[in-house]
Amino acid sequence: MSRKRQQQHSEEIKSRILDISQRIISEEGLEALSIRRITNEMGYSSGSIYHYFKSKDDIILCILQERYQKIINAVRPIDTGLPPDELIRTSMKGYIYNCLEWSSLYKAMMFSSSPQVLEITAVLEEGILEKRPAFGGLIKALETGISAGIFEPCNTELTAQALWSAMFGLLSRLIIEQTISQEHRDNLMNRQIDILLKGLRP
Amino acid sequence: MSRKRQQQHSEEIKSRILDISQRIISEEGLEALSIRRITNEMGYSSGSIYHYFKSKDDIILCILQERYQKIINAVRPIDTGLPPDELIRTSMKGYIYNCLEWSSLYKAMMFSSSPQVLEITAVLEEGILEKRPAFGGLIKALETGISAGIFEPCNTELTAQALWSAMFGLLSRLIIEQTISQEHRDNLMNRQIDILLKGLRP
Amino acid sequence: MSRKRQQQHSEEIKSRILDISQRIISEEGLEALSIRRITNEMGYSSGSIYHYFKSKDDIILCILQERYQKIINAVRPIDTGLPPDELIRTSMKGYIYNCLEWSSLYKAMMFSSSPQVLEITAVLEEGILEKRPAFGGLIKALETGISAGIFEPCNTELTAQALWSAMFGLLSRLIIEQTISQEHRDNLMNRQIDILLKGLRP
Amino acid sequence: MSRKRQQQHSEEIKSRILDISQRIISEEGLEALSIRRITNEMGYSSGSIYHYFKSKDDIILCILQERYQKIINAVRPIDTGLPPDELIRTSMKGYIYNCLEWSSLYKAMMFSSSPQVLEITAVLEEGILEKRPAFGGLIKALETGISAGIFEPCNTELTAQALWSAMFGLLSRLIIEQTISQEHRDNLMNRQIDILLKGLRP
DNA sequence: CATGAATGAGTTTTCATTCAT
DNA sequence: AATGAATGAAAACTCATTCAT
Repeated sequence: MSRKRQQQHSEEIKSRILDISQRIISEEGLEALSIRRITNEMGYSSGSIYHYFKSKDDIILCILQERYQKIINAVRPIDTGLPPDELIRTSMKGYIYNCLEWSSLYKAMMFSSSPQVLEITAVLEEGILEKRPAFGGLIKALETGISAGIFEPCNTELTAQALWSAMFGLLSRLIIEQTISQEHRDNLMNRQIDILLKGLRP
Repeated sequence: MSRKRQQQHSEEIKSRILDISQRIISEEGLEALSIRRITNEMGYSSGSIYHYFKSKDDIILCILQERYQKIINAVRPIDTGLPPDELIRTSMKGYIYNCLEWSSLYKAMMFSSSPQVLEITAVLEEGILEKRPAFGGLIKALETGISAGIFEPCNTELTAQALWSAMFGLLSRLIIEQTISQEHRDNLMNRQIDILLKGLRP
Repeated sequence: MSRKRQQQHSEEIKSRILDISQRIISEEGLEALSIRRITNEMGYSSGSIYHYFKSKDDIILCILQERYQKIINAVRPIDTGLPPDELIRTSMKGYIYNCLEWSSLYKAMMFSSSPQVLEITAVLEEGILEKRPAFGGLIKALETGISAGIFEPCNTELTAQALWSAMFGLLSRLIIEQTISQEHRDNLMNRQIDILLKGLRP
Repeated sequence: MSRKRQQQHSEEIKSRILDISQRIISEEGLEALSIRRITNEMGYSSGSIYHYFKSKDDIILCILQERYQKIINAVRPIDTGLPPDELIRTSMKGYIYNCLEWSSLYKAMMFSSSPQVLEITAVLEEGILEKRPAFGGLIKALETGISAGIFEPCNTELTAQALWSAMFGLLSRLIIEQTISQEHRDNLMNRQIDILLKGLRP
């Protein structure tokens, strides 16, 4: 009983640390994150954090892994019976909208060149499809489209990377520039996706 | 007279400070920039920098403003006689290659959400064509292509933003992921541009 | 009954703490010893150690007292039938070899000026022969040698201290300098003992 | 003028830092030395020290080099026309007396296994005579003695190391045990040197 | 008896900035 | 105009010890 409770308590505090850290990153960026900030906001002494995480990097990694997964996963349920081009359009828009809601965290994550982070985020390597299940959907949609004669046959991995990068570029600018109106956002997304999808046709 | 000379001297030193700072950023990233580093490399003492710039941020801002223009301008001479699609392909590849050589500086600049930096770097706003002469080339190429029947008629500003964002996405990932081979780089660029250009056709 | 058992149990744990601590000191030096290390290796929590020892210093003291005896005792069996000069040579070399194997612990012990440690390690005081049974062997060998006419008559305690200090000096340097080759070690030992023994002759 | 003065001022402060550090080491040992302690005692802020030394290790190294040289050099002027055995006796006693006056610093220095310190203090390596000019005197005395027929021919380097180590052992114990009376000290020194010198005879 | 959370003072180092000279 | 000494706050991390449970 008491053990369970303690462990539960411990998990709660870990969670609180991650929450606070994530909030700081989201609001002020990765550079603003410091042990002192975290513990101050918790009302703890600075050393205490090392009961729960063995280093600052450990905390960051945890956030980037755990929280990033949440962001990414939130995007998934797109699929179903849509034709492949509609599926790509819908999932791209879904991805962008979703990530815009976590923009600072997404930025901290996707703009990092740290090896540990790249372990999770890199997409341009060759043979990446095995490592990024999230890419699977895109590649499958391409293959389906090719089989159905909607898309021209091509190197699907390379094509998926080119498409994803294009979308990533737009999303990044939307995050960085901040002040783009809802309407213009939609126009940009639709226009870009139009071009991309048309570019895939036979 | 002597005043003029003094001012000139002062400008020269400011310029040297910016040169050195830019080199440090380019070679080792923004985090590696410190007042001590700069003044050491100049053979000056640390305090002296404050005669020329009122803060470190001031220096960074200056670099990002002034030097960025140099990078961007370096890309321009995309010559003319080419057909519009080839012109777009060539200038996009030229832009990417050029910026990859200044990747740290480009990254510092383009990933910044500081209003002062955005003043220079923002591209998604509506009506941006007036503010960004660099965009002029892209829009002109689009218009030429449309007139020539190579491209489908469209909102050229919106289209230019969509195209540029796509390219920016690929460039960003290449900068962030760092380890992509020359060959794969080229494949990715070509594939993306293929898709984009094909997507513009009537 | 149960009390006895508890006490016994307590003694066992104390012993385990000392074992582990000694191993850490031996392998990585006194500075590497920390409460966390000890308790981690025991599978206990950090606080629990304070049931058995009242402070870290207490643990160190205990080790230095108890374990040092083991090291010293391990050297004793220098057998007897040998002529006194050979006996001195053999036991000195034995002592050095033995202590080199426990160098960190030996160093921690013998280089300490703490009164509690000196209680055990001091050798230069006058009248030390009564307190240090280990010295008895050396003094006895001297006396035997003097009776046999091999050594010149002398103040045996003073002589034993002079001899032991010489050996201690060589041993200390071997421990401190660490990188001396096996061969050179032996040469140094033999040369020093040669000089010392020759210096005792009539 | 002002420049000279400033430089002088700087040297004075460096000197003050070294003085204070050396005092702390002497009084409480090397482990007690911390940047905070030094700067607190100077009435400075902790960062200030980095104007004068680039790291804590730098400070320690400076003390150990500069101050150690002072200790060692203070011992030199022994020589002159004495016969080699008397010369050895006198210089050994001189060395011991001198070092006893700087006992804590000597201890910190000679008991350290840090590579940087050993660079200065190691004596047992083969071929050490070239690196330690201080050893030159001892070896020269041995050679003179051998030529004069006072000492038996031998490997002079090895012999010098054996002799020095013996003396070092006695000196170390005198430093560590602290409470040995002046009279007993002299007896120990004389007895050890008697044995050593007699041990060198043909 | 044992836990493990929490503390608080400690460690070295970095750095932008100020200011008297 | 230039120096360079000095600051003070910040950084991450360590560790012996205490104490409620």
